[in-house]
Amino acid sequence: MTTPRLANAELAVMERLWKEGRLTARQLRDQLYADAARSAHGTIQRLLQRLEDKGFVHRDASLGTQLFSARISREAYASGRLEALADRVTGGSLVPMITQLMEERKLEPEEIERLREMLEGG
Amino acid sequence: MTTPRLANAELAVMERLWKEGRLTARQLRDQLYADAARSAHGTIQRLLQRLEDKGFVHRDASLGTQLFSARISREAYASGRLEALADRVTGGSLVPMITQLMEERKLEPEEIERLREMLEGG
DNA sequence: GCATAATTACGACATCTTGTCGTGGAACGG
DNA sequence: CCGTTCCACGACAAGATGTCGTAATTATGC
Repeated sequence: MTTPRLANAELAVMERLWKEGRLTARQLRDQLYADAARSAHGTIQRLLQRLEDKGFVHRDASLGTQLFSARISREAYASGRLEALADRVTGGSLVPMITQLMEERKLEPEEIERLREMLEGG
Repeated sequence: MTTPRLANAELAVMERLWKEGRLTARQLRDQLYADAARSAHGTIQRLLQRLEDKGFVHRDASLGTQLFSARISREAYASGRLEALADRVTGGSLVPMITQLMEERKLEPEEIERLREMLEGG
């Protein structure tokens, strides 16, 4: 249920899938390991397998070459991790975190405005 | 500058320090490893040292036995991690995460209300 | 003061995760 | 068929984490 954390290389793969939609392992390799030796291929394959195990990636094997796509949106991942953070540290509430950011003036006025609008609308 | 992540055992120590204020290594051992063998002592010492290295804990050695206290509040830690999450995943913005939580109805009405009040006040 | 007990520093490990690679075999194109 | 591409999966190094043991330092009771 809880959204697992994505490691760096895993996140890099997800970034590609979020931007491009569906890609083959070969395309991912070309984008993420453009200069590397050809054995970076196994790396991509490994990463994709682990991402599939964690439920982040969908594998379409109906064609000859498999097509990979994100099973979870960037926003769903981000909010899932935010939930996990809140559960772990602040008893599930966002209020203490946002309060702190306000006090430290870490929030842009525009960001505050957008948050306010959203909370009004919802 | 970025707030490092706290591992489980480290967080458990910080929880104690946040609740109790200042504690000796012995007190931490008694609370966290009540039943364990006495060698859990080195574990606490190790954890405290790593926490000090990361800047989470202050060590007061002016007395005979050292007193440990949190150098960072729970809220500062939580918001630091939230910032790190936003930077890593949503380009630094909270909006996509909160939007998603709203859409999934993961926010209690009371939580929404408190957030709204805070954003108005700030 | 001294012996005993507590406390501290720190090296050593086992385990897990992450990122990488290689191999062996399956699928495909001609 | 035969070469090329692709896939599954075992292996491994490096780093983080949690634990423990030991040796040295410090307090404490007499």
